[in-house]
Amino acid sequence: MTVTEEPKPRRLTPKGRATRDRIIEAATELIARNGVAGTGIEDVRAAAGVSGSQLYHYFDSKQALIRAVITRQADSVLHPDQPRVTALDSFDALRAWADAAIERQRENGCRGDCTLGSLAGELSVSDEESRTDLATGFLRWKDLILDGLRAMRDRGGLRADADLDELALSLLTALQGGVLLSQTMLHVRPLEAAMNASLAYVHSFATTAGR
Amino acid sequence: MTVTEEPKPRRLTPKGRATRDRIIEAATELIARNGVAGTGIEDVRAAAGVSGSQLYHYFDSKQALIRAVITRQADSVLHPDQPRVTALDSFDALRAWADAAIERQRENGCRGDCTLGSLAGELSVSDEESRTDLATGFLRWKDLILDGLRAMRDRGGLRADADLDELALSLLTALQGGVLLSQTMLHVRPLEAAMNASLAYVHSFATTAGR
DNA sequence: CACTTTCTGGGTTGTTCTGTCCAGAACCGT
DNA sequence: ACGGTTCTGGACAGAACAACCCAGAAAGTG
Repeated sequence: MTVTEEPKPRRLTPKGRATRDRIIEAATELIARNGVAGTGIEDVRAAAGVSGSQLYHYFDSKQALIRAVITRQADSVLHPDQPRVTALDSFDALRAWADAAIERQRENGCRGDCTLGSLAGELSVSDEESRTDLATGFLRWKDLILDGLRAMRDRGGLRADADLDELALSLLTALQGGVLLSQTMLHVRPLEAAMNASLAYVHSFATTAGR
Repeated sequence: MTVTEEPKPRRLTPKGRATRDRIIEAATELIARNGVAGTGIEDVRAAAGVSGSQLYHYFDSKQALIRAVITRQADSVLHPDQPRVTALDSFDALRAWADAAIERQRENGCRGDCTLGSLAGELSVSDEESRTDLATGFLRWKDLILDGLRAMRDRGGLRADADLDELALSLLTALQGGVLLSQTMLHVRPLEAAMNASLAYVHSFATTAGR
């Protein structure tokens, strides 16, 4: 099952890379608002300001484009300009992370947040390859949270017998599920409730010294 | 925004109702496995064993069919043969409810559970009317949980100052988000972690007498 | 400055899928 | 039994959409 990664344009010129990025960006935007099924190649073409065969010059198929969007979203949590996720290693940091997510959701009226969770509902059943990509993204995300929790434990803030993997998963699930329900109910309360619950869960493993 | 409910066949004969139900059932099955976008009218037609114009005799459009599926799923939690949800009024009952969900997920290999959550990811962004139906379903579901929690509080098992609405929402979100991530990662741990977290959250509002 | 590779535009094809039409069979009330 | 309604079958139109092709411009490479 080891597939060659990107068999399309073997080498990209700077200009080419820029165009490719523009396409992915436009696709991400559209998918966030209309979903995968509701976003046609033609729509992406128009939004990206490219024409016709461009899309198939850079991507083998619509599916390949979607997968690129997924990968981009999964990676966006890691290295780039998201400083808040780099230090989820204290109760305050976790709380701030949750609040930021809630605030972001509130800002755009509980709509159009293109998290992996929104894509998962649409793709994980129908497209096996996309499902794998999404699972990888979730796993990476979870590991990031896990790193923070490990730091907390090593520092003595969390009990040694705490199942950190479970805690990290509960935080991730709360975020994804909360965003999903918030988008559907057009209210931030589901997200708030879910984050509060999992934060409390983490908190219940705090050492007396840790807080 | 008050839309007439079902403008299609004004009166249904017993036979007609049976056919209609069969179509909805087949559609539910297919959607659970292939998603909404991955399920065509033709597929439903074949699976239900009906032919051609039947579908449009009972439903105005594909969207109408989808909405019927949503409504059916939303109602299935309420009156029918699901006795376990009728009594979510103790810690043990909540635990059993969570375990049942986890077990069900494990049984079918984390696939094909047609919960509202799976539909939400696909529909809440693209189709406003379906989003409303889903939101109504979630709300009803939440109220059901809420009833149980109220009973617990009135019986003295939960503290009077507990925000029962928040607790109910956290349970619901944990279930939906957990199923979603479990389906994507093909593992029940996300669901387990999420349910454990929200159950612990509820538990943290228990009175000393209550347990 | 040749020469190759990459990039871009637009038109086109072929398929897939929703939704419609029409005619006949079964069913229901009276 | 009769007239009207509901149900069923299959064929068909029409749109939406992914994907392909060709030719030319631009840019990188020696």
